[in-house]
Amino acid sequence: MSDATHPAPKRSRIQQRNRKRILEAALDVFSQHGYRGSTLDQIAEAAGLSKPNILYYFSGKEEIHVTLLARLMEAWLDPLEQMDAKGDPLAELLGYIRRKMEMSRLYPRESRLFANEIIQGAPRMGGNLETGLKPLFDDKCRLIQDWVDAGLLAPVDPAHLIISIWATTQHYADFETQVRVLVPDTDAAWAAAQQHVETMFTKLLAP
Amino acid sequence: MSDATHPAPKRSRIQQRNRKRILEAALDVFSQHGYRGSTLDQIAEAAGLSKPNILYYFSGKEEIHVTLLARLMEAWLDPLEQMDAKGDPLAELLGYIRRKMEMSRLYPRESRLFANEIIQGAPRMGGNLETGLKPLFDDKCRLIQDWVDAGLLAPVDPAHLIISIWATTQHYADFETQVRVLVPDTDAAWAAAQQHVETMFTKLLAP
DNA sequence: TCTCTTTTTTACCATTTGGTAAAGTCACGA
DNA sequence: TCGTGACTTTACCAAATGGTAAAAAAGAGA
Repeated sequence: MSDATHPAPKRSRIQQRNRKRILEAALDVFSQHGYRGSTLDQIAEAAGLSKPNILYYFSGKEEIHVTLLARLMEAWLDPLEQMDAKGDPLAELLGYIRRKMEMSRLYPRESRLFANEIIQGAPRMGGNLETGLKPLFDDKCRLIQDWVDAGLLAPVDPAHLIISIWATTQHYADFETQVRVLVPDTDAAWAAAQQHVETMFTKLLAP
Repeated sequence: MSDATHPAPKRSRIQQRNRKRILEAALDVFSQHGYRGSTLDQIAEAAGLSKPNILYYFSGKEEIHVTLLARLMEAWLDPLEQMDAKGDPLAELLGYIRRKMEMSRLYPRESRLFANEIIQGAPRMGGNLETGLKPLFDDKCRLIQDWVDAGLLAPVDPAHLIISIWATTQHYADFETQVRVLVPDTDAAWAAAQQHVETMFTKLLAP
């Protein structure tokens, strides 16, 4: 009887509320300190609950982290999924890039949570990389390759294109501390970043 | 007679050897697990020394980490420093990109050490970001801006150009776990990555 | 109101971990 | 050979931390 969220959620209103508060607090703490650097006490305080109370809702620290990762994975893949084979190739890719930049700005904690996990070898991601990410990645690589073959995009390696989109967009969330030291943290700077990234990929991809 | 603690570091051969072993082991451990996720016991075992023996050479866990960061910082900045105002702009920038890609392949641990530290807010970098990185960054931004103004490069935001170079090149080291799942880990794939990145910036920068 | 279930708190515990004290052991010059 | 200082080991410790047991409190239905 795995207590995963799949079989029968059926949770009371109190459970829903408190699980949500815990996950929200855990996202804050984990994304800032990494898994090992975070303590249940920190999460408990951020959630406004006692430590044993947290363990009433989750079986342990690891389950909280795994739950977070699994939940966020789909939100993370969503922008890529939206890339549509029927649209204009360049517009679809630029749309994807814009959505990724938007996510870096609006959800930097989620980005850092993943970054922390991946950098350390993804020890708690289970098969999520292979079963969740890889199929979608391969699918979109084929799509991009088709566009290239049809002459709708400049010749480009689809896999490394996607990787470089991730790299440039997520960098603004993951390395925010560094970026903040180097460029002023203003709306204008954000606009410049967005403009730069879009220009870069436009020049790369225009057929 | 003369006090050895005051001016000269003057380290014995044993001290040199063991400090080196400790730092090498610590780089291994810290880059894989992050600061908080690493233990002195792990470092001790990796170094082949006992824990108290390690504390004979370093005053504590934090000092090891800080020493590593400070030492690696200069090696990390070196490729950027090499970018020469007297060279051909595009060639200089592509040379820099090539050196950064090389570093990601040859020194992924160093890259991940920094990544771990930055993502978590650089709590142990002291003023190294402001005093070490920022001045060089600003200097090279001015250089690139001069090149752009002279019409030797396509119009580009120098700061975000450098940031995107870091993002794309370091990504291969920092997110190696993810990249490995998505593309085969072969020499050919590495060559494709290098080719992709160089093409991307060539198209962006060619005047 | 009474009763049964769900939720929360109080009081703990075992392990891990960074760090120390002090007693060795070793290398080497006089 | 002995003595001295540099290096290592053994035996610890206090705090932090993930987790548990069980009592207390709070709901919810009859």
